[in-house]
Parts: sequence; structure tokens; C-alpha cells
Amino acid sequence: MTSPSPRLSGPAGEVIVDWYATAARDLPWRTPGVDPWAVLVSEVMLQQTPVARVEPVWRAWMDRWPTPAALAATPPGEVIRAWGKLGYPRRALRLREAAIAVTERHGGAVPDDVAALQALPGVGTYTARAVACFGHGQRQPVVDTNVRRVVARLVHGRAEAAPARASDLADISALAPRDDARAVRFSVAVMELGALVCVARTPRCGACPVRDLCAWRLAGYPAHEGPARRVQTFTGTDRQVRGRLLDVLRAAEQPVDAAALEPAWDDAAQRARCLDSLLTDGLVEQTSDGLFTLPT
DNA sequence: AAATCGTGGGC
DNA sequence: TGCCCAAGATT
Repeated sequence: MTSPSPRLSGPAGEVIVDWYATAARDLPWRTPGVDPWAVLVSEVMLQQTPVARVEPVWRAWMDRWPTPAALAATPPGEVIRAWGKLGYPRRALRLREAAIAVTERHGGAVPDDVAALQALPGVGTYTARAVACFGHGQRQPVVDTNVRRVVARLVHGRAEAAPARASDLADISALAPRDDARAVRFSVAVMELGALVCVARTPRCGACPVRDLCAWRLAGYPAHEGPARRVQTFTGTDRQVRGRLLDVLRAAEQPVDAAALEPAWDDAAQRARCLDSLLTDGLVEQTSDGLFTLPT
């Protein structure tokens, strides 16, 4: 267990909340009165996808499906189309499945219990707490990659975020303000600090509200020790091929034959393997006459 | 538990 | 240009 540092445990959280009041971005899912469903949609879209790309899709999505029941009643193919090019389209499928679960098991209301939230498809440890906190106004520690990076630097004096651990929740809870309403804002505020100031590549320490409390700065900005985390390749991978195939099917008005998918990728074996994996994932469906389409 | 799963913008 | 990175979840 980490004991809260006296240097940090009083002031840092309060300072970060005050900074947020002046520096926060005006994002639509932060509008006062947005319901937990709107927050859930935003959180799933934001998993590994930048804010700028999410914003227009989120607006269109909420116009079209303002409630879980509305999304639950929609065929998966339409949902995949509306997801557009946000990436990782299995998230669209899972969000629809979550909407169905909410409708069938929770009377159409997004649950406020972290465990019930985490039981929903596509909702993991981060998203469950984010919805409980930002959507339901609960005091909850919320830990994403931004928060892990801020804690690594501010608290532990290290340059880079450690991989997720159970102790992350205690680390961030130790910094949270006592007042519940401020603690709720603290959870967004730390994420915002990590997104705008304490960024991965070139941290803007000159603009940081807690630079005088920062263990990393006080230690002289030591470089990261140990192996650099390997970045995922993309070009030529199945991920790229799946994306190409889905791109063709999203654009198609009607089911297409195998020949129509050939331009998506030259290597026939890889193309076939990826098409098969898309079928397995339920992102593509084959009609009775052998044509391919987004699932109906 | 390491690998897999899209996409595009910034440097 | 090519690499790095972005509010993770799942198996």
C-alpha cells in the first residue's frame, strides 16, 4: 500500500480541480444534464480514439439513438455504418449489445452500480467507473492512461505510466478532495490534465498547475528506465485488411460477391482469412446466396 | 498475460 | 517519411 504523501495529499487534488475550472475543454458530453446513456456512448467511442474524431459521430449518434431502447431496436449493420471510421468496430457491436442488456435487464436505464456496469458488453474497469462518476455523479476513482501517466510523474517521479495495476485506484483516491462534489470533478480534471498538459510526448510543464508539487520535476525529470513499450505495427496486418474489407461493405448499398472484395487487398489468402474473422466477429454476414453484407 | 483489434493526425 | 500516440476491452 502507498501512504499518501503529505506533499501531495492535501493540495494537489484541490489545485487540479481549480485548474480544470479555467482550462477544461467544452465537450458536448460534459454539458450539464447529459444523461448516463450519453456518457456511456461517449466513453465507448473514446476508447483508443481521439476526441476530435469522436465529437461529430457522437452528436449524430445521440440524435439518432437518444435512448438505449432506440439503439437496441436497430439492426447491427446500421450501427456499424453509423460508427463510421472511428476504428475498432467491434465496439459498435458491443455498444448495441449493451443497449439491449440495459433494455432487457435494467428497464432501459443505464445502471449506476459499477459492477452492473462492468457486466455490460464492452464496458471494462475504466468505462464502468467513468459512467458511474461522470454519468451518475458518483464519487469514484477513474483510471485511464492519462491518469496513470499523471500519477507516474506527479506521485512516483517516473517519466511514463506504468501498466494498469490494482493499486492505481488507491493512488488516485489518495489525491482526491474530501468534498464529494469536488471529488467528482477531480476525476475528470486529472484526465484533462493528462490530455492537455501532462501529455505523453512533450509535456507542457510550464503550464502545469502542480509543477511545484511534481515528484518527477523535483527529481530532475529522470528518463524512463527499462524497455520502451513496443508500438503496434499496422501496415500489412490483418487489422488493416479487415478495415479495408469493412470499408467496401459500409459503402455498398446491397450485398456484394467475393469479387467485389478483391480490390480491398491483393493477397487472396490474407483477404480470405480476414473476411472469415469478420464473419466470426459478427461484423460481416453471408446471405443465403453467398453474398457478403453488413449484418442485418 | 501478451496479443489483437482501426484510424488518422502530429511531429 | 515513418513513428508515436489516442478516455480500453477481450481472450
